[in-house]
Amino acid sequence: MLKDLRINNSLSGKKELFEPIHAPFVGMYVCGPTVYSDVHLGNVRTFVSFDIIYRYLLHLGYKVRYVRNITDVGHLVNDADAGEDKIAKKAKLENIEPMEVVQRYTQDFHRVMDQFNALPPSIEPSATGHILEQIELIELLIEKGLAYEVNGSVYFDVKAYQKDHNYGKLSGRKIEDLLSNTRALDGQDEKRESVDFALWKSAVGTDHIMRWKSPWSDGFPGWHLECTVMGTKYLGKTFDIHGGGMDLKFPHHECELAQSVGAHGHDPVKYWLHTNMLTVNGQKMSKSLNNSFLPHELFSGDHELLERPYSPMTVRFFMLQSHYASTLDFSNDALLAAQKGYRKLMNGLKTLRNLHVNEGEDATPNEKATAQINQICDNCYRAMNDDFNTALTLGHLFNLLKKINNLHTQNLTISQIGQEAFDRMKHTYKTFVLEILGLKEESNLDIDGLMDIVIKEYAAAKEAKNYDKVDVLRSSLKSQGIVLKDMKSGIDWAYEE
RNA sequence: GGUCCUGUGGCCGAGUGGCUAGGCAGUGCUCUGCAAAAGCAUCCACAGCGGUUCGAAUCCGCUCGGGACCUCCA
Repeated sequence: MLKDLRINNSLSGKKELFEPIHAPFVGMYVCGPTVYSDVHLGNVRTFVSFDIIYRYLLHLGYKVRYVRNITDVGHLVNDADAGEDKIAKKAKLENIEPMEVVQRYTQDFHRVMDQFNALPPSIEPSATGHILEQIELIELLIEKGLAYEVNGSVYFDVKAYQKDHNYGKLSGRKIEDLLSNTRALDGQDEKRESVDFALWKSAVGTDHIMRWKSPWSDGFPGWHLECTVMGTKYLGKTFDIHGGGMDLKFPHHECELAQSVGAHGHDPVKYWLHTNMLTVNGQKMSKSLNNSFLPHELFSGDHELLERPYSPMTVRFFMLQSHYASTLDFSNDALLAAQKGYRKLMNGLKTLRNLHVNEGEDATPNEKATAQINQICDNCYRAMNDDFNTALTLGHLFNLLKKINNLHTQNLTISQIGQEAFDRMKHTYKTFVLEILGLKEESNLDIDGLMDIVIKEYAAAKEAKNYDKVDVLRSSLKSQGIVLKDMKSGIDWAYEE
């Protein structure tokens, strides 16, 4: 019963029972970042959301293959034929190689994900590593009459696809609206219809550095192609979960879907998941709106909208307090509240470590008390099983924490709830906080500051010739791997060598 | 303009036909040398107007407000 996971499938718009295609294996593909600049907090929210989903699936015992790509080519600045590749543009701007751009921001992305305690994916493929596969897919699509070549570029023929399939079924769009809703963009002459999208872009006659040989021209692949190709390569022609931010639903995921269906004749994905946006004053956080926060700005507090710094785990907790499919509004007050809540939860772990059965406590467990504990533990699973509702899960964990604190203050005793329920409570709390929600204890202790206090005590004891105390301090510190050094210039400390 | 989402207490945010969400803040009390932490109690709510129902924050309609996508975005 506790394993009845239900997830909201964007394709059907309904909450569906999660049944993997080949249990216990689960294939999950998440659209990763385009590495042309720093990831901002909104980007982070999506990856943290999928980190929770990944962690929970693992916790349920599934063998998950989590693929998250790195987009390092093909993502155009806009949809026009003359649209520049984002990576190439940045490289030109900074006068470095495109691959230097890619390397720099990929490394930065990994560092940030690590700071937020997100588990690395099982496979992290890059678009440039799969040019051959992308060319093969384009050839297949041309063969099937779903793509056409113009001047060395190849476009997906949405109208031709529409004859047998339904373009727009994921994003809820009608093809007629898309066809009539044409926007005048420069240099779209090559495409037969504005809804058609690039599979291959010719770089002939341009100074594009990122180019590969193909049957059509020296050029580079279109953005939507990489996900189709890499998803298929590592997870198969049908896999369980495909996720990404809400803003990728159209056109990116719609195009991906069309490419897969066009090439293989059937849907590639059983459950589509979309995470919602992080907002600032009610508006979507995005690079183009200039309202985004970079992780390091948050950690340092160095941003005009920030009153003070916030730690990675505070921010993670803040994100967990909302559901992944809801927008989440960023504010100082909310972050401050999150910091306190987060620390309270962490203090619970500490309290829990020190809870033990008292000697001579052997009263019979109170049925009601035991049932309450079990109820709360069940609730944690129930909440996560309901489309990964982390906000509700946190609520239940705080209820559990209240019980833990009651034990701590002896308003409640372990014997009253019974050893079994106590063990379950302990295990549930730790597992949910650390493993499933992926929170960790952050030590912001300043060891130099602490040692100053100790050294003052030490100096005072020496002054008073209280050598017993001096010896105790020395040996206690030594057991922590720290040695004190009495020098003419004063007392110093060092790690034991 | 089209499509869709959304409006919950001082703040943030779950819930979704009947049962205390939770966190932060506030108030009172217990504990305490003073604090802090913790506990106990308490205050503050479902945008507005209609409708369905024994019962609606939850379903339906309208009005008003906010947002997303339709162009690059997680």
